[in-house]
Amino acid sequence: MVRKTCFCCVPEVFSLLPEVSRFCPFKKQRDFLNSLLLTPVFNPVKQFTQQFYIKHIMVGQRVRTRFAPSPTGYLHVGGLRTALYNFLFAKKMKGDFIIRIEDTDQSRKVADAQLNLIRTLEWAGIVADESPEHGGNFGPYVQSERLHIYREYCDRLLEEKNAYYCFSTSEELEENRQLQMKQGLQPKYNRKWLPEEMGGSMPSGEVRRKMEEGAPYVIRMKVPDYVSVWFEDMIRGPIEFDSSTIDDQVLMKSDGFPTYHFASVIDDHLMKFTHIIRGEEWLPSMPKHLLLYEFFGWEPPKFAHLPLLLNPDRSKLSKRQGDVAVEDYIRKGYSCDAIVNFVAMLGWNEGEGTEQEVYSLEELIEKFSIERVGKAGAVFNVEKLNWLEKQYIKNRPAEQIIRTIRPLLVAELEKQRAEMPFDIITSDRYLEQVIELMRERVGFEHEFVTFSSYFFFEPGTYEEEAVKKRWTPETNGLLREFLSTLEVLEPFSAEAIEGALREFVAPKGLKAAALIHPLRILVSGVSFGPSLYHMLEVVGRDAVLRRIAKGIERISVPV
RNA sequence: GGCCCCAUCGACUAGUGGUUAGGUCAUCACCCUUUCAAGGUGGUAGCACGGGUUCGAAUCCCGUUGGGGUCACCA
Repeated sequence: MVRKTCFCCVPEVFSLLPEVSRFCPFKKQRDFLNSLLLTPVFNPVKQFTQQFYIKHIMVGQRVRTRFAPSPTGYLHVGGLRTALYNFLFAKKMKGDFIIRIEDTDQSRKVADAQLNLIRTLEWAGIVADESPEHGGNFGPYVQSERLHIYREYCDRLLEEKNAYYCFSTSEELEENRQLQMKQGLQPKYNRKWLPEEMGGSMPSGEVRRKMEEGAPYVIRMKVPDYVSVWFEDMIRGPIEFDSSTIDDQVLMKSDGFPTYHFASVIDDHLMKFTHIIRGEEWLPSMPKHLLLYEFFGWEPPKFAHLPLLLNPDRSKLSKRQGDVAVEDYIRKGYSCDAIVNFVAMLGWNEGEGTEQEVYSLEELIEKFSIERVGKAGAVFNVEKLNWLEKQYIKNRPAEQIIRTIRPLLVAELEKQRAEMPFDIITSDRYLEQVIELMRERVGFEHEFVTFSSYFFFEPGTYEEEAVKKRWTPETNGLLREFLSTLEVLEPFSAEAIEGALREFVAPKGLKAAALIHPLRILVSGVSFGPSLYHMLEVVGRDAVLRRIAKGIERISVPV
């Protein structure tokens, strides 16, 4: 006997159609509903399609989404994306985004993780409307502070015979699991403690006896046999499960804490979330959650299961194959703009022929739609992230860059003696010039200091290969001669320097390159960098003359 | 192994029955150029396979293959 149940059906009310259409967040569906309004059709096929669309819409209800991490350490980039999509969806719909902390595993709890998680999200611009830090009307937002609530609802399940006590020990269960695996069966609880009155084989007296003994126990949900459970995923469409493949999930652990499955269903309901957007790894436990909603007689929220973020080898993104913590990327110097933009594009795109690649958070909110989220997993490709970071650096206002690099420079100046006056090289005017010369040549903001060190410090060494390539026996003589030209050059500007150099070189029948490359090497220490003339102008006459003179002393060429 | 999900260039993707299969990153070549970048132009490169449905399939259906997820008193 198979009972078909759809747990996600909103009662379809034809008269609501105009209303539904007006509130519908999805353009395509709105259009579809409007077309239905214009040409009412009642054939079964159309009705089915219409139900499909209505199921995705909550009429007149304020959208509430959540991100529910467990405080076990850092924020995973996959977590960031899940949080971001929840946030974007909520904000797009003028609703609320909430953070809830799932700390029901006390052994894995890490001290500062909660605050760190929330701070990191805020770094990315994802600010919660309600959270343990911000408060709200549906608190507490930390599951370990809601234990009495879970207990209460668990008692209800026990009473209504949808859950039962289980005294099997971990060893017993493990043994059972091994045996089943060896037989090629799906590991599943053998229902040893399912009481007689619930269709099991354990006499209720035995349960009572164990109880009185004070034996440790867990509480399991009784999954009905032969039930087909299905729902509409907002991203994937209809998905169906057979209850016979579902285990009698533990709801309450022996330490009195609920499991994820139980706590999250209770909280998602009590906190009135309308849409649950989470990772695809939760898809297999969907039937357990749906069954719980049915046990309680609650209408489930809409669900969307996001595709996974992948390693280059297409397995689930993991620590072993690179950085997964958002903090790692922050430490490396990635900006929130690039990270958020990048992560948003892994699995979502605007569609409709757009070729835009760079989006601000505001733009993402404006343009995001859950229906445009793809189904297939996406490889986290650092090269594209790097490119995005460069795009942002190219376009970021200089004053904003100055705010982040000045502290780095000052710290560097404490370690290393500057060649030029502190006040000058840390001034807005000076830094701005450095930024404009270097912004198309750096990959990260901190490289304005490290890659551009010759704007602040005398080069300590000269690139050996470059010296070998660019020096001839005449070079030092030419430099010495040109030095005196630079000494009196007025003004000491890029334009004037270029003019002087070309004038200097032409009568000698030499190419400008004969002097250009050696000059660059003496002044910067390296063979690459911005426009030579502009660089000389910014570094300034004093330092340039000093560096050239010193360089000539230091570089000796075999004649 | 059971269950579930997924499948367009190396990567991210556009594409919803008729396109020379488009864009971005990466890559290659050329141009620009004092170097390195940036920029410009162009190129290489893709519908996993097999059956249907259809006048016509990347697109719809079925199967195969491949990949992934999940099967805890972790989330």
